[in-house]
Amino acid sequence: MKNYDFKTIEKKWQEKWVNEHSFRAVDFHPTKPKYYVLYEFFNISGNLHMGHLKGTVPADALARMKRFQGYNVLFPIGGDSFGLPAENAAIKKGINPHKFVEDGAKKAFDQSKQLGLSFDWDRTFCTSDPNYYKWTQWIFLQLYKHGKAYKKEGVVNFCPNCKTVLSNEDSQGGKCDRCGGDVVQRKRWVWYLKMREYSEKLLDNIDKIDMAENLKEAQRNWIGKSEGMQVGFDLFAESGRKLGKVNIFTTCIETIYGVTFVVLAPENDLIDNYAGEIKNWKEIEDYRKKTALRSEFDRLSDQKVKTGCKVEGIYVKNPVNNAKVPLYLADFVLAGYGTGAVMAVPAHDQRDFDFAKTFNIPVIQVIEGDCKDKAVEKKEYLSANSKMLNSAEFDGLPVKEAKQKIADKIIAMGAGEKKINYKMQDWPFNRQRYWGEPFPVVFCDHCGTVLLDEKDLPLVLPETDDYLPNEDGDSPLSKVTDWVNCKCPKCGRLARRETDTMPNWAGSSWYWLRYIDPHNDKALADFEKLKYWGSVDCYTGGTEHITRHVLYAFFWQNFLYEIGAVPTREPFKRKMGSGLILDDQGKKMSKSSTNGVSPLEFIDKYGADAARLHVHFLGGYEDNTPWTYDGITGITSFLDKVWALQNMIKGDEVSQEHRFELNKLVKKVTEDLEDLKLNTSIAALMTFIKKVRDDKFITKQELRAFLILLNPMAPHITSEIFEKVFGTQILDESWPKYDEKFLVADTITLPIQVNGKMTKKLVKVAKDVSQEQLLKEIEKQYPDIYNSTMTLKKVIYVPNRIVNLIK
RNA sequence: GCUGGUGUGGCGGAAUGGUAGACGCACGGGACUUAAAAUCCCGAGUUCGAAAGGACGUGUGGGUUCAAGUCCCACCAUCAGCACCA
Repeated sequence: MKNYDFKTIEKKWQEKWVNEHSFRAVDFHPTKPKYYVLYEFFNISGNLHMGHLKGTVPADALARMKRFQGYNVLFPIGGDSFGLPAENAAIKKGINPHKFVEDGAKKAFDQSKQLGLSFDWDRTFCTSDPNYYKWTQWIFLQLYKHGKAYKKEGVVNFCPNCKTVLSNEDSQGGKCDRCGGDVVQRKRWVWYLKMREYSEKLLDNIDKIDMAENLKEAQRNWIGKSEGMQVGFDLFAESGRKLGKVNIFTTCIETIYGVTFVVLAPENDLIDNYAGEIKNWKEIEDYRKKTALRSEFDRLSDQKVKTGCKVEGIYVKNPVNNAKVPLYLADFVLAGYGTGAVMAVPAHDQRDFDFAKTFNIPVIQVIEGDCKDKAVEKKEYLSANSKMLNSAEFDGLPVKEAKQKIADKIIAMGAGEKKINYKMQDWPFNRQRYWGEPFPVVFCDHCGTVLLDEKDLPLVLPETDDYLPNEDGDSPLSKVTDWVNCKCPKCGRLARRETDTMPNWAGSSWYWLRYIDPHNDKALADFEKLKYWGSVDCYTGGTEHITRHVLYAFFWQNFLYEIGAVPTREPFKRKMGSGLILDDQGKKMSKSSTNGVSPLEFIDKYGADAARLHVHFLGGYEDNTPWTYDGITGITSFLDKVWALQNMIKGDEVSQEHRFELNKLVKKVTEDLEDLKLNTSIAALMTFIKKVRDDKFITKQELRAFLILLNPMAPHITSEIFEKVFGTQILDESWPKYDEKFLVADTITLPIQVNGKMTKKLVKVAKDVSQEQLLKEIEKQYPDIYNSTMTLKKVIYVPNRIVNLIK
């Protein structure tokens, strides 16, 4: 027998799989049930990295197992290509982004083939393909037509370096997700998608999906649902003339008698109508200018130092007691959350307390506790259920009861109502960039905002060689004047196209639907096919997109469902978040890591099967695992032993000696692969091979089962051995089954406990032995532990597991 | 600060409430070899003991149970997400 020559063998099978379209999914398969496995598509950049080896292989293993189990499996791949890498290559090296994407996608797909990934190669596409983004644009048209897209001047996160608008999701921590620079707040005309309307539906999606709790929490946290009250504080001129109303949002209505000031976000334009009444308008304008220039990062980092500006000349009244309350602007109040205005209760909110100290505002305590040096906050007084003070008729009531009663009173007065707020904002949906989907929208002086007709899609991105935004931060498309200037689709007069493009998240917000019918030019996908394939059964990929991509995906699928474009509301039934490969610093492995290793280098050295097994033997799918080549010899020697099984065949049917071990193995691998636990599957396969080698033989049927069980993880070597031994193709086989009655060995070595303590004594008995028989056996072997002259208080006997003698 | 996760040998990591440390690496001993590599066999939680055997062991302290790494309570450490969200 020749040694296992992975280079030749792996290449042979990879070519065969591609040439024969071995993993093509069949629409409307007459007999097989469907199973849809999805791996997050590749961000088209450079070579695949270790993260891909970690992320893709378990999905591939699941897909391969499901095929053996008789499912019609859809396991597709594509490219997220309207991204930063292509754009940067264009800007920095003058590479045409189309060319960059074409090369990058080819590279990613070729490298996937070298890993032996069983993707359906007939369904690939990239988000920058016009035939794909035609439908991304189509979805935008639907969003607009259904009132879910609107353009307005808003205060947005803006990156001065990238000269573009960012969503909250893209500017977490006040840093630009694209370049890492500081984000500032700027007023701009922005396309928004009404994602906030979908908050409850998204929360519902989160409840239904099968996903790790920490990821669900991250998403819920992001949506940030909070229940409280909205209360109106009437606004007066110094003369006492009523001007209007300031609505505030609070979750602590019980503290309303302690309000000593009200604060508006600097961007809140409510008071602009009363500029004439305000005595320090100039000061207010200065303050507004100052805060606008402060970066988001500054605002977050100086949380202790409160800045603000009193509004002189007008005041508000507390509805519960008509107390006169001064009004301030301060940037600790966010324009985008709630009403952009808060009632401040320094005694019971630390931020208000800090602000009150800085501006010498009085403090009124309304709940028991010591608030001399700090506020007594909600958490503290609610857990103690403290009593009310200085709150008129509510004095002396426990705070929980008072909360309810004060709310009732305010509602009865008509001064306020119960209200639910969400942190999640509408999605700012435009970027001032070249490399993205153009909006199918023109602006006409006569007709206003006009949509392109669906039959005129795709609106193709024009060619240019100037990929930079201009100084005002307008998109590079604005410089392509013969594209910008167009005819209004409605009146035919001269009009201008929208020159911003969609964010790179647009294309990834519906791509799993397109795999179902990637070449359809009549619809985003055929409705019957969508019905057939349904929701993705298992979606794998990184966890870094959990508050962006996955929430956007929920949003779009919900919308498409509501307009009847797709048959299901839930895009994914189950989401598994791939852990990271860590470098020697304990950080995510990257090319700059001191021990950064590329999967190609690994494959070249040890082969794809070894690479697949090694990375997944290091740890579970959702765990971060430190990278090391240590232990690779364990994997290569395992594969050598697998190869050597060909020479150990003796007999045909499953042998008496291996029946129990094999049944156990089938159960273990079947269950573990379903959970993407490749590490324990591999361990079980190693244990079995040890047994076989001890016994120096394996039967044909045992080998058949073993190869099929290993195939999802090491597809090349198993395909080769199978073909050599059986003369047929392993892919035509079906998954081995186990029999419950063989899951317990015929002879059990039972541990004995005395009074709940392990004795380290073991007794050999037949499977399912009776308690009576067992005690006789113990007496025979260990008369000092038990003999019939002893009286036992109790015997706890768990058949085939343990016996505990209580003396 | 809030929320969620995780704490097990020298290392990566296993354990439906039932023999803790599977499987693998590294390590020690042996076989083969002129030698090395490769391969194969054996050993191995810590500790006392020549051995038989004993004691102690899953971050810490309590609890539930015949039995706890696993369940409950409190605390500590660590990782991650969010964070002036009213």
